[in-house]
Parts: sequence; C-alpha cells; structure tokens
Amino acid sequence: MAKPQTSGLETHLGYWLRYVSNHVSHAFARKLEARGVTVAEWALLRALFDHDALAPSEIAGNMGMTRGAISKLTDRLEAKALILRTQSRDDKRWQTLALTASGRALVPKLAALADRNDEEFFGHLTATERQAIAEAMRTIVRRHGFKNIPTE
Amino acid sequence: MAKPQTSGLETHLGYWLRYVSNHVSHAFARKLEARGVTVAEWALLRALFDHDALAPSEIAGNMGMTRGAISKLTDRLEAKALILRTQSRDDKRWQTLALTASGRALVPKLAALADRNDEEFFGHLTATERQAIAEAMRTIVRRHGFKNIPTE
DNA sequence: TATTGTTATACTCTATAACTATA
DNA sequence: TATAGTTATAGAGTATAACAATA
Repeated sequence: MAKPQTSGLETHLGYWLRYVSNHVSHAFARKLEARGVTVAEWALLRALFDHDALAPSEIAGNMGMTRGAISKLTDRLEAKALILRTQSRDDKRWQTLALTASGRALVPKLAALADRNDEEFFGHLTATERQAIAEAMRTIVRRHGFKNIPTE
Repeated sequence: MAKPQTSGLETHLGYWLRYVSNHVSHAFARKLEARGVTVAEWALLRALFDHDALAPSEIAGNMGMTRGAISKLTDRLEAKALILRTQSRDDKRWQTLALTASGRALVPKLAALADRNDEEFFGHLTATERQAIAEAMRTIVRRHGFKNIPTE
C-alpha cells in the first residue's frame, strides 16, 4: 500500500524524453558538423529560408534566445558567409538578416541531414506511432505556451 | 508528386522531442535550484542512493560522462557536503563515492520534485499514452545501445 | 606500461547586465 | 527616456589531452 518514497530516474517520462532527445540531437550535431554548422545555426538558417530579412530581435523572440545569444550566432554565420547583416535606412538601430546565395544553397542539404537523422532513430516506428508521439508533444507545447525553438 | 525538397523544423519528430524535453528539463532545473543542485548532480546523487560506494570511473561509464566531468561534478557535491570521497586501501588509485547523511536525506526530497515536474507536464496524458511513449523511448534506447544517463 | 583521478584548454549554450548608438 | 544591437562576465555542459600517483 505504501508507495516507494524515493522514485528512481527511470520512473519519469521526462527522463526518457531527455535520454532519447539528447542522443538524437547529438547524432544530428555530428552530421551537421560535416557541413560546419551547429544545431542552433541550422535552426536560424532554416527560419531565414522561409522568412528572409528578419531582424535579430524578432529572431530572439521567435527562438526564445536572448539578443546577446543571437548576436554571437549571427557573428559566426556571417563569418561563414552564410548570412548577411544589413542596416535599415529608416531606423539605423535595426538590422535585417538574410541568407547569402551559399547560405540558401546549404539549407536543403542540411534539411536532408535532418531527414536522415529522424529516419535513423524513428524510422522503425509506424506512421501512427510517430503521429501519436508528435501530437502528444504538440499538445504539451500548446498547454504550456512554450515559445522557444530548441537549439540544443 | 514532388516531395517538398526542404523539410521544415517541425516535420521532424526529433524537433518535437527536443522542444518538449528542453522545457521539461529546464523547469526541473529551476525546481532543483531551490535545493541548490543541478540536474547532473541529481542524477549522480540518485545513483549513489541505490549503489553507494561507486568509483568515479564506474560512474563515468554508467552516465556516459568523461572522468574529467565527473571530477568537477564530485568537487561541487563534496563542497556542498552531499557526498564523501574515500581512498581505497587496496589500490590507492581508486576512490569510492558515497552519500553523506545530509546527501541521503536530500535525495527523497529531490525525487519528490522530479515527481511533481513529471506530473506538471505529463499528468494530463492517460496512463496508456504515457506508457506508450515511454515504451517507444525504451525501444529506441535498446535499438541504438545508448549508454548515457541524460544530464542536461 | 597501463590505469585512476586531476587539471588545463577550448567550445557551445545560457543568463544577466552594462554599454553604444539611435530614435 | 526607450530601443536595437553589442559586449563582458559567469556558469554548466561537452571534449581532448596532458599530468601525477599508483599499480
């Protein structure tokens, strides 16, 4: 009748999610490494692929990172010639970020790596299982009002 | 007929797991902060709760961390008087780590925080849903031979 | 030599806060 | 003053590698 007083690590669903997520993410990071980018850089490049000309502070809001973190991230991406900073004429405090030609060319290749990584870890699940898990995760995001794009 | 060439972030199950896992883990970290420990420290303390007198290199193997990382971790835990380092008599290269009285008293309180955190994020799911997700994760761990205990 | 634990270095991401330039 | 972007600092985590002590 007495519940165990001290639950173990493996009794928590959060433990299992973190366990798998860490490995999946690290495997993805190793794949991206061959292209010279990190997971955070991939997330930003992918965002610019759809919405070019975003301002750093907008990105900070979308991705749940601080402006300082975005500043360092864009430093690295600019040094790799994957994005371009442009000052706004109207308000010189604002910048807009956009992909360079080589940045835009790279994104589909990175997306293919993401596809391959997902297939590697979740390919054995049925489509129904994958959808059920994804839906459960989306529900949790909705219920808790998460605003960040994960970058780890 | 043509598949989209450049898949988006949200098309990958790995993205959703990382998204939710990061938030769940950060929420847990904030709860642990009130007790002055990190998630990595919690995982080590919980391991010692079951298997006292582990050697740092054994822990490194179990948790998938380097010996250097364990060394820093045990430095902090010893400074907080939660664990004790003891040199082995037989082979002076070996140490054994064990919980102090206050360390042992703390673990059940941390476990309660973990229970509460899990309930907060996954409590709305049915037992069947939770078990299905946990089982899917365990299967992935088994298939890929993961060896690390997640500490982020 | 091989192994244990420690230390040093470097990098990523996180967070806070001070700083500049502009409005 | 308020805001955008930068920079500095500090901490936790990762990884590699050199190191001393011991076997």
